[in-house]
Amino acid sequence: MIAQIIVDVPVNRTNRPFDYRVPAWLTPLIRVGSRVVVPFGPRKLQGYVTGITDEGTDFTDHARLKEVEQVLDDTPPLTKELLDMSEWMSKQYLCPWVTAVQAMLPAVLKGKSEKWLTATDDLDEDTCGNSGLLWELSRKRQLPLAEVEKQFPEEYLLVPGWIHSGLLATEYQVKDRITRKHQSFVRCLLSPEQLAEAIASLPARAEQMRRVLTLFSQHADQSFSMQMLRDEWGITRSPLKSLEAKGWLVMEQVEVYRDPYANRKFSDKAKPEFTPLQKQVLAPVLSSIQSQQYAAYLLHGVTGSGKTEVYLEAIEKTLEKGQEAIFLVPEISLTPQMVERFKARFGADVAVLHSGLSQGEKFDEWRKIIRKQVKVVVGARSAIFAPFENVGLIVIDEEHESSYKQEETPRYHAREVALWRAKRNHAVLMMGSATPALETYALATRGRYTLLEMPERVGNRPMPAVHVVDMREELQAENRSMFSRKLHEMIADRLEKQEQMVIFLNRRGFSTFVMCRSCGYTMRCIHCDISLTYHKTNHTARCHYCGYTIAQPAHCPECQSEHIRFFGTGTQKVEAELAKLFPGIRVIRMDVDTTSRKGAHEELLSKFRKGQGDVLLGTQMIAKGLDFPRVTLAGIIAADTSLHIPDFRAAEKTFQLLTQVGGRAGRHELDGDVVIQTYTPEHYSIQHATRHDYRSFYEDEMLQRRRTGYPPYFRLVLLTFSHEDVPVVIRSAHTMADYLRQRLAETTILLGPVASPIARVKDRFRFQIMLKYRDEPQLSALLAQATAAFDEWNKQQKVLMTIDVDPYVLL
DNA sequence: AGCACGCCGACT
DNA sequence: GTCGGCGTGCTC
Repeated sequence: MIAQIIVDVPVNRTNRPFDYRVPAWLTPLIRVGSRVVVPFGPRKLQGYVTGITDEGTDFTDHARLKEVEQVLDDTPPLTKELLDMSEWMSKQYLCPWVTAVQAMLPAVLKGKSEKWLTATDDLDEDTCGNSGLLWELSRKRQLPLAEVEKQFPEEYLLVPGWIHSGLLATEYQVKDRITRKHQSFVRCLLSPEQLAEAIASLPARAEQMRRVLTLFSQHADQSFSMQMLRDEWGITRSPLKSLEAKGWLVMEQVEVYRDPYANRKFSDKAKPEFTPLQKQVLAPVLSSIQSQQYAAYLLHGVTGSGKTEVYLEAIEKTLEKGQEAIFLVPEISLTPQMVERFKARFGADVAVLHSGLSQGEKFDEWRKIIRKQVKVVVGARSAIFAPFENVGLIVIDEEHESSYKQEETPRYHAREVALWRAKRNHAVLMMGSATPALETYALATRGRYTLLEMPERVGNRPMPAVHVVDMREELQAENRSMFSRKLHEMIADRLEKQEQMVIFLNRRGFSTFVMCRSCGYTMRCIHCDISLTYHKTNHTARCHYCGYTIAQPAHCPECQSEHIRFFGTGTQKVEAELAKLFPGIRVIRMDVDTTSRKGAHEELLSKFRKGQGDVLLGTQMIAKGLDFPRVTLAGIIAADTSLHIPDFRAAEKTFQLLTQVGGRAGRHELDGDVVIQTYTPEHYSIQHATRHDYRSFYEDEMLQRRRTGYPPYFRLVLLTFSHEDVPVVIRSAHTMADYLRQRLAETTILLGPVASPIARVKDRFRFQIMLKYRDEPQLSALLAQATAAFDEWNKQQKVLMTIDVDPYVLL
């Protein structure tokens, strides 16, 4: 038996399966999708089985085949579907196959290959001499080489000699980081009759033992965790030990899942009546689910139209068919509120995956999925890789969110992966948003997705009234405050009525750079072409890209002025201003500073929910998903800061943000107002957001995209080159540009090479090429070919090239 | 990516 | 004469 295996060397040169012989003792265990350890050159590496054959492939130099050394799991972590999907991803996104595989699996499964130093049989007390290292090794028999270098730096140089003389040897070991959590449980070994007898036989003073046995007699055949016995019944270890000694019960270690939601009760909420609109959009979706045929829907529903209920119902019907469902949400809106809704509805059938979990917790949630102990997965981007085998429904909530795009290799978009998965499984894909991505809506209007519209809020709640304030007029009226008169007046009004508010600060442009007010000098990173960010906690200025950190200077390095200061996070400034204008106002500020601690996010929101704050003040993180009945005002301090960033999606992002923030207000009994402050009130994204008019925004923005040649009219590929020397990058980028120009279709536009907007990161200069194309069916193949050619002519130069298909960030 | 193999300068 | 610099090529 011969296995094809991809190894954990994520470079193009090794990006293909290698043949290995499977020793007889492993044949019962090894499967396509298995995680294995194999020798590779002089090393040992982790790999994944992509195929199993009797005779091998065209390589088949049987004499030179090495053997698979280990199969790491009893059941393969990769299903056939995931394996195929990873292969497709590696072609689609031009990434090494093994990188795509690793993106699908919990991080603890990624094995680390380490070189170890081991003692041979020749090493004994006599041969150790006065070497501390040899003594250590004669005791422990083996140590990681890196450890040896650290602990015995002066003896490290002698190691090759000892290897030569046969006292030591080196060996590779592949270790994953799987850990399992265990809990002590107590189980009774007696039958009910024996139990009664035992209780009667206990001495009168054996109070605790009697309580334990009584408990077991009341709950026959049940076992109790020690923790529970202690916490709820006040039973300590010693009576249990005595009972165990009598042979009446046993204490055992049972593996348990790490459950971040343990000890939480989820209330069952009654299913609400569906509105006519909800019924109308559900009908086709449920019928697709019934027929188990591929179908893709775009649910375009205004904020507060009750999309989540639609999703929940569709999921429930999928489960009733005996199929599984994946529910994707943007990282930021995977709030406790959302989780609670799912847990209340589907109980123990749900696994939750998000970045707040520890690696161990993620692994446990993943195991619930692969062991078929859950039917629904709720999670951020990577939850699309849930190892289900009978997926009937995939839902993507807030489908326009940019967090569905991964910004590292593999640079995939969860929406695209979901589409592949839905087709493969004959499943239903449902994307939902109040502000769909232009690409998605365009495909829906062309019939590629079925468009479902919910233009009204639940219970016929009116959309909030939107007031646009021209901040230039405020300035003319001598109002230099960051609050317009309108917003000021409305805040005062809400305070009086004891209603709540959400105040949103668009952080782009309000960054926290450090600038001298006297000479205008700004602090910049010495390795990267960007401004340093001020960090209040330890009074430092820090680079977001490379981590370069310096103490915040007291004087300007340029002009010695003392007036060098950071231009605040914004939120802090707004908070101070609010306190000044409205004495006694209770502000709950949510930004990077106040939410960095684990659980802080949740705490602040629940504080606000309980009414312990008048204002929820924050950045992007408060823009979506939140639903507080008493919020009747949403204020946006500076709507246009995101309008002027150099990004073809700037207008779209602004429209989405304004719509989402506005959607926080007046969702329940009380009517809501939205105040948008801006210096460009005439801009179409602000105008259409004001009228809650997605369709008009879509049409205007489509005209722009057509004019400028951006998606959805053109698709993009971004190639970025980086190197320490400018001439070297430039030459490299030009060679690639020439290579591509000769082979691309005439209608394809190649822009550049030009310096990247952030021209230097970590001391490497960056140049980029942008491809804009409409029809280029062989593009992936061409880019793969180009990458191979690039590797060939770039051998000694060490220029790095990254390819981003359908990029979101053009920096 | 690592790692070994191999071919030229500054040391015992 | 040898130690070690890092260019080159390979990994089933």
